[in-house]
Amino acid sequence: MTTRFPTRDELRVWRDFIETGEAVRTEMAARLQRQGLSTGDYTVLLALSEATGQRMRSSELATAVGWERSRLSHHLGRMEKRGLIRREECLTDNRGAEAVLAPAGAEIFQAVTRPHLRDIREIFVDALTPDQLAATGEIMAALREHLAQE
Amino acid sequence: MTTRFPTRDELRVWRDFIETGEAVRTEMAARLQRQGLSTGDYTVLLALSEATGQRMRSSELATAVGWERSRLSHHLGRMEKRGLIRREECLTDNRGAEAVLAPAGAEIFQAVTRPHLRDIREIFVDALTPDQLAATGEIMAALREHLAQE
DNA sequence: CCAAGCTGGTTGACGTGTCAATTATGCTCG
DNA sequence: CGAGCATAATTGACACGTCAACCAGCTTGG
Repeated sequence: MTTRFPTRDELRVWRDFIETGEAVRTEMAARLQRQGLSTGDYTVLLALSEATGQRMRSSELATAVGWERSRLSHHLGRMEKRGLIRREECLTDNRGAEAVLAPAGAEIFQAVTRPHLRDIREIFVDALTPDQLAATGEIMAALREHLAQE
Repeated sequence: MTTRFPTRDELRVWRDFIETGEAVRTEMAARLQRQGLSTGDYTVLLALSEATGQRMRSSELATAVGWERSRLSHHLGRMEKRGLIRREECLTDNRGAEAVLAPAGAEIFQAVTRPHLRDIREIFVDALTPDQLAATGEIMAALREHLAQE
């Protein structure tokens, strides 16, 4: 049986998908950057803000945000240098490390979160009809599910 | 008038959109990488392959693939070092540079393109119903159009 | 014609992401 | 117990992207 290759139209949609995603992320990153945060910073601060005690084990945090351990480790290193978080040793497991939200981190997260939500609405929600928004949810779910199967 | 913030559902779709896009791109990048190319490499090789004479002015190439000049410059530098392309001076404009597809680049592009198309089908096209695929096209168009307006 | 500004392209610094190797601790089974 | 393996996290090397600065060479208006 011969392999079926994507048609011209299918390819066009694929490229649209990739390029639009990139464009949207880039725009959001630029807006966040104006306030001094990268999207990665925001992701980490959000997770820590919601955590009980504003602290999390490194590996929990990694799975919570869906990052590889080493990626998180590098990122926490940079955030620590800027005073957004600190690291503490874990009492129950001597190998472990905890990331703790630092005051500076909490403050900038507070300052950024409302504009960020507004940006999400402007860039994303306002661009789509309610039907399209719902369809997007289903499409993303389908893609993820398909990806998860092997 | 008070600013309307995204609802919980809207936020969920936003996060799905961002995370799924990232997951899909990452998976595709990993597959291409197994054959020795990054997605950027593939983009550049595709553009050069389709260009008349397998060559393009740097700035044309940049707009063709939608990259900033400096990004392209860095990337061409890396690709040149690997022998995938070469650079030549432009005859009509002494400031200009042309990127030319090198034999090694053409060869690996040939080798990679069929598996790559198959991957697009497997990862993306096969995951969606025809309706969903069409909807995706419309949604991406809406997002891009909205983004373009300031 | 030539100074001022525009354009094409490169470079350096730095933040980011991945991979593979490393270190140190925990755990388990003979 | 202790050897061997699994796990937590970090590190180093390198590819990638962005930004700002830079160097030419073009272009144009006085």
